[in-house]
Amino acid sequence: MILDKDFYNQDTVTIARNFLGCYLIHNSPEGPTIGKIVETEAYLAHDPASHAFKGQTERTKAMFGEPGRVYIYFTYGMYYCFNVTTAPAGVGEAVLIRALEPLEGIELMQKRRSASKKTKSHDVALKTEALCSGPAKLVIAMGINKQMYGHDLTKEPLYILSKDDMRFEENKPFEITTTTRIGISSSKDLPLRFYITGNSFISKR
DNA sequence: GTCCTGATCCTCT
DNA sequence: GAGGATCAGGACG
Repeated sequence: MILDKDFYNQDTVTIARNFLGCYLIHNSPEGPTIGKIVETEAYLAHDPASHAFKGQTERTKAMFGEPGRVYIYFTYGMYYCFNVTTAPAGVGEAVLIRALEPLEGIELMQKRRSASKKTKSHDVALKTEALCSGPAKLVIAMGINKQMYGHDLTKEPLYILSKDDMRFEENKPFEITTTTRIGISSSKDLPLRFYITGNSFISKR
């Protein structure tokens, strides 16, 4: 069952929490990759840490558009981060997907991640835990790129499946841990990061 | 294990 | 012209 409009019409923090345990699917030309969402962060209106805080710009216009769309941005000179827009049109909010547990297409993820990093040991396979354990890593592993900016996440080739989806039976009940967000300097004390308690695929403890 | 740094460039002031 | 919602490798203990 694909997450639909009703899901994305919830408030941003609720969506960030309810994303946990859901399945991000990308059917790319190279093949499918699927990861379970295990870590998210919420970015709210009137939140100085949010890109939308200073108003709408060319970069952030997706955040101010319809909910349930892709907001992807370039950072630190070399990386992209993947967000899902939330809140009604006109309100700039989003949920950052910070980590996934790889489920399908793991070899393809390995290939993409190894190809992108400039290391001498590119012949050494990355551990599954390291493939998607960070916002920039999962963008590479899933084959997401800036052409996806604004993509409607209720449609192919990139969409999110409910945690109750029958094709994955392994999803057991879990607790949610709430902490402060990673890597920001303003409003760093807000409890807006969420992850599946005890999961070993998150970016940081 | 922890801490530090270089890579690298788009976006906004 | 500055700074950034990051990552990986190396130094050190």
